[in-house]
Amino acid sequence: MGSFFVLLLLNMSRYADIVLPVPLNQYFTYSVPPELELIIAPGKRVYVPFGKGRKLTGIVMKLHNIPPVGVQTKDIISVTDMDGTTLLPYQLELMEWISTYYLCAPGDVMKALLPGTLRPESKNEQKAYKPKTEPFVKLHHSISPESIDETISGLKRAKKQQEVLKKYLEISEFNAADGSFKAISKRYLQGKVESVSALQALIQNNILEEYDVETERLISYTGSIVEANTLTESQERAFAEIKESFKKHNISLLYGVTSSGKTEIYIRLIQEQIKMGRQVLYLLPEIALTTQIMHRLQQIFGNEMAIYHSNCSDIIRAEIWQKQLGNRPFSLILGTRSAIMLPFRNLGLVIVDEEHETSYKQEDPAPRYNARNVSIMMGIKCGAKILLGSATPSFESYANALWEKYGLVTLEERYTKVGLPDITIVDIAEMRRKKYMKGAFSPQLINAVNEAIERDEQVILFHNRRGYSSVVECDDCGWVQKCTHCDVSLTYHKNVNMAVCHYCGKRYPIVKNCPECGSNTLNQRGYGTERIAEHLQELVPEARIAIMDSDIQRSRYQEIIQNFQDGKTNVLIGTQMISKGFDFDNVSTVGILQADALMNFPDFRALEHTYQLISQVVGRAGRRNIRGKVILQTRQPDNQLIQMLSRHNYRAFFNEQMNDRLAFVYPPYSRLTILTLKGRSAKDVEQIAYRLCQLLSGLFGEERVLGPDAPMISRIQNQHIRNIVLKVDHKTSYLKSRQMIDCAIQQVKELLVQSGVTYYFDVDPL
DNA sequence: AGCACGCCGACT
DNA sequence: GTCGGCGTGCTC
Repeated sequence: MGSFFVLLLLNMSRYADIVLPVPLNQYFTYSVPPELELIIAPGKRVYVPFGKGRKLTGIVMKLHNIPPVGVQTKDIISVTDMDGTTLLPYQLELMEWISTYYLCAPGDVMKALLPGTLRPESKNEQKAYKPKTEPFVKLHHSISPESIDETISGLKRAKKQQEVLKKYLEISEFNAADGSFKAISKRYLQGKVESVSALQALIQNNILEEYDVETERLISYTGSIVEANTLTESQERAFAEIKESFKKHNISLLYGVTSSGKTEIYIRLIQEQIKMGRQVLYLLPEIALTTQIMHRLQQIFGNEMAIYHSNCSDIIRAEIWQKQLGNRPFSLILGTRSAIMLPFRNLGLVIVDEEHETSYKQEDPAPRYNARNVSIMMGIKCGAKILLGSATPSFESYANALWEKYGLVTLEERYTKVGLPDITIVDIAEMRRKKYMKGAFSPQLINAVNEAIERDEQVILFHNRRGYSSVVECDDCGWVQKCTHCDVSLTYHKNVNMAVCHYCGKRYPIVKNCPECGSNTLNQRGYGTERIAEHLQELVPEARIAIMDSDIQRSRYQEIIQNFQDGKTNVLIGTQMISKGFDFDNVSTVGILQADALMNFPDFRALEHTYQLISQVVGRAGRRNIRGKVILQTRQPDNQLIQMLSRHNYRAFFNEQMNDRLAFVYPPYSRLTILTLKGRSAKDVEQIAYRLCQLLSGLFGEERVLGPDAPMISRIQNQHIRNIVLKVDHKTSYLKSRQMIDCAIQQVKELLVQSGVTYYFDVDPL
């Protein structure tokens, strides 16, 4: 007995390492009071005192018996999760991995991980997540089942009430012998009876009583369920190849041209997983514009599926979270990047569709993670397979596939067998010289638009600049209006009659005269979507034009898409946005007004992104049974990218570009990490940045450290900013590089503290 | 990130 | 006299 007690005491953990929602790079060690020792466990939420008078909810990472050195521990106040944990063991590991790999505070990862309602940060005792309830009705507890006939006859003088009561007994399948009945919601009963007031009276008279039942807030799907399509021969082959490649690899890349029907293959893979009793996570970029895929999956998986995205309310998020932890979790979660944070007890497969998409990377608040990469880590931890899908894979993924780190499955045939669109390259410079250009339009493009409209087909025009025009430039002295904060030339927006900085959003009034030389010959240069729409209306009067870009309110997207779908409009002019996921059967013609604007972007990935973007846009042309026609306008018709694009030769383009990546040690031959320093004093920031560069050069090699550079906006709210870019050899492990970075930081720690300079990292920036 | 403590300007 | 500005320092 006594020895049992000693054993128990020895097994007890007196300390707990807790993650708290603060951006500090550490866990906090608290002591576990004896009364909590039996209920506390890793993954549970706990309520703790923090600092002076603050109380926070955190997550238990680890229990142990080692007192921390140099600090007095405080007691944990309470354990929030009485039974079960909020985070599964693999999620704790994943949280730790994210904070190590992405060089950010575990608390920041925790904030991204938990839906708001599961992590009350405020001082007042947490108002725990409360399930939604709905009123139900049953026979009042004072009435015994056998006396039911008396009760009915007692209502002789209240015919309406008697009727309602009889109706209730009927639909609840009330059994007078054993008192059993089916649960009936008040709302349902109200719909079945003639008199709602009589029902109310029955409740008043203690014949029926109301009681609350927990209901699901999640909107359940009530539409029809359909069978999955049978796969075409080439889809069937790809499907078999994916399964084959999963025997050798945990991760596979499905490289399938646009319209090859990747979704149908995913559907089959998901069905297989569900049959085996396993769960699937299907990630998509920005769900708002990919409702088509959503509806398709809903038709097949119905209520086995949940949709989880950044616009979901906290309540819905918490509800899905709880359901995932319960005993009937969803088989399929369709979600955007934040869905990787959800708990899965039995994950079998992760699908990352359009894996090259940049929206998988979270940029602004920490944690700056890439959901594609995190999902790989997560899949491995859960023993699940990972399938990346794209028509234009990211160089990182394609390289990994060629280097046999991933399996590779190729699907070259279009679902409809129509063949890829026919691309006509138009040299704008030449057309301009010959005076054939009408504004931003070549005669070839105008013809193509006219022909399409005559045949009652639709047109998509892609142009990557919103607004009306690049703002005024002085003809006499060359002065250009620029943003006073960002040194970026402004864009004129005709609809608001303002000059707008597309970098920071600041608006400026329009100037009449050049402030440099006083000349009034100010010229509007360049074209934005507004001006292109205006001009096209003049050139093709019968066109019914709609614009789709980020100036359009989010709430109007659906309407614009619907009008185009219905043929109320027949020309859609848009930016990046229109390249994403939606399919219109009647679009035969696509125009790209200026490929050069994208290609000249000052970024080493500019050409990769241009290729991806243009081939996505090209893929919008000719989907069902019309072979698409694409007019590609450029100043550099001989550029390799343009040539390979027109031949649909991604592989050749990739090979060509990889030479440059190798020569300049850019990804996939290295991993980039940007270190940003911020501080009040420009001199201190500069000095520390310079010192850090020296230290990092010593550790990583001089050729692998760039900077320090001042970014476009080098000062925000009186904070001076400097960036250092690290090109870490792709063969160096992330743990090793983290060690070296920590080592460099350690050596300037004192300087940082003294001068109040802060820093953060962006690992694998896009 | 919060929140407290702390030291200087215009207000009942 | 004080209410309140936000600089800076700390959080197991």
